Amino acid sequence: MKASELAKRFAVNVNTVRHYVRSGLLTPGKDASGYHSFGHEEVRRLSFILRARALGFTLDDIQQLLSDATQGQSHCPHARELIELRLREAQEKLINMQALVKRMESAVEEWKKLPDC
Amino acid sequence: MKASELAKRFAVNVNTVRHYVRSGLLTPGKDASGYHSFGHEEVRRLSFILRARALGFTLDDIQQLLSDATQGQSHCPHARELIELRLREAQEKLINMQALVKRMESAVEEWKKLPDC
DNA sequence: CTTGACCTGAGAGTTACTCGCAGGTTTATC
DNA sequence: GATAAACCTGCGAGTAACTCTCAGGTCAAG
Repeated sequence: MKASELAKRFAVNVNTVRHYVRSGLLTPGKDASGYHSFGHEEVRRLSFILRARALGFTLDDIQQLLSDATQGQSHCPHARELIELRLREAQEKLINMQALVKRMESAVEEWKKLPDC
Repeated sequence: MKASELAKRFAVNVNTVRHYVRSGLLTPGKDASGYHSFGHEEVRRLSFILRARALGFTLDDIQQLLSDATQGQSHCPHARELIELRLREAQEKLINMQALVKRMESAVEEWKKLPDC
């Protein structure tokens, strides 16, 4: 399976796949002509990466979780720590975003009241 | 007024001030020994920059607003367009963040139910 | 006159892609 | 078999808004 096929299968940009290869998150083999060859294992890895990303893990986090897993250790305790950390960060960000949107909405409302500034 | 004094006055990192100088948002003069010299005008500009930033404008936006203003045009119509655009973007981001935080909270809850993975 | 605390511009690092490039490969058409 | 279109590759650079580090210059205190 080539990079573009894998990308299509998961509906991601082919450059994203290549990015993961470059970063070492995916490690496909090569065929005779130098093209990447993604097998069953790589498909599972990409699936994991995308699910982890959707949970708010960074690519660095995901790299760690993957290497924990390939070293035979359970990645659950580590994953718990990480997601609790990322959750706190995301909650904080969310609060800031909410405040920002409120400020922006007020500003837009204020401007609407003025006839022409 | 030197860069560090300006930074302290507005409680921002001195590197942020330098970043704004480098990007052309602030244009301080220089004293005899080559140090930046921020006057009243620059203080007002930084004040504007920080308020605009707190409203969700990008530095590029702010650069445009500032150059509109120095060209004598009212920046209000432009500012209205921009903030309505940024508001829509921020609302979308907020919705995504809310969904992400929910997913993360569910994941943490799920993990808590498991005794040891 | 030396030490330490500043200042400067320039360059690199951060995140997670995304795009563009030059050069090699495969496939379809004539 | 030649050629063109459509792929593929690694690599470098660009994105936003800082933040940090560096070498080299400046200044006040002891």
